[in-house]
Amino acid sequence: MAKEKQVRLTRLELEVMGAVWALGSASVREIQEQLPERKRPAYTTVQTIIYRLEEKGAVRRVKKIGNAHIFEAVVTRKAAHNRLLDELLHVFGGSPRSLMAQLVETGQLTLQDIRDLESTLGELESNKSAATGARESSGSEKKSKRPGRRAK
Amino acid sequence: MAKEKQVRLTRLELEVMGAVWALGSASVREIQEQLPERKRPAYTTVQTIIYRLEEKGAVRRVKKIGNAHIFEAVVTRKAAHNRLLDELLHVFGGSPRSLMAQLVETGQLTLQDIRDLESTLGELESNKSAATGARESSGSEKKSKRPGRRAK
DNA sequence: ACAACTCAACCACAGTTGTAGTAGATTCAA
DNA sequence: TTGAATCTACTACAACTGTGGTTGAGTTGT
Repeated sequence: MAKEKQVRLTRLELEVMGAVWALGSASVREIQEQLPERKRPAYTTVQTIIYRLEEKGAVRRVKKIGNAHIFEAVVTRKAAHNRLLDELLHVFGGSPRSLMAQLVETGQLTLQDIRDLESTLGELESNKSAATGARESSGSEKKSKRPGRRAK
Repeated sequence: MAKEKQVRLTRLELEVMGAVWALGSASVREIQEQLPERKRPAYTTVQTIIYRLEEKGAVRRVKKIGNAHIFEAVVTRKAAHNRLLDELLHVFGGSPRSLMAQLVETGQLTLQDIRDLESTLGELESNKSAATGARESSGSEKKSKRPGRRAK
């Protein structure tokens, strides 16, 4: 899986992709309105970004409603995030630990967070070894996030 | 303390700053040679970057040896890293946990890493409370940690 | 004292990013 | 059918980035 072409997204492009990911598929107008008003660019600005994203292969036109094109993401949020994370890791000397350490130092990650993460991870580990035959298909993207915690 | 002016560094600038941080203080030539040869820009390219970094206030000239200026970092590595981390966090919806989760999912952070971190953090925590007057809350102390300044 | 070097200062330039205006095609409400 | 709304497809453009050349001043070995 994943033959994704590693596009590099700029800040604004990421902002727009965020809207696209949130909406699933939408017109330029909808995307623009999805952006936080505080930093909402002009309609044509969003349009330009969408075009560039299309050229980069990050989104594509899926259909047309009225005279408006409807776009949807090609690059998944996860893939994009991963790309960013890798780049950041490179800056951090490739060590995820120093990155974590910094999060902790600045109080953005608490001991509690880490403990939660650890137990969740523990479960995953055991699930993996125990249930390597119970696959629930469909969602190619949203890995089973265990009910109770996440929402959309 | 800390009147640091939050400079935004580009990829190349970060690369150069990396060399400066590693060297402590150095001439353009030394900085250039510190860069990994695989992606080592021309001398003048590094010089240009250093000049730009100087304008941004990220480095400064501290003295002159021969006819060469010696530069040193004004912005600390930690400050720069922090800035990047904050930006990444914003993209991740402000949640350090989803960031961690992604690190784990991609196998870049192992259960072992987390355990190590946890114990290290545990020590720090107890040290801190021991020093401030011993206030250990067994469960989840979700103290509102606004970006206020902490001593260290 | 000089030639050979090394640097500092500038300058140049194309590609990227953020931001948006314009003109003409479509669609919609009366 | 028409004028108002919307959209698309272009075009524009300045600031930022990456990259490196040129020139002339300063330094050095011999």
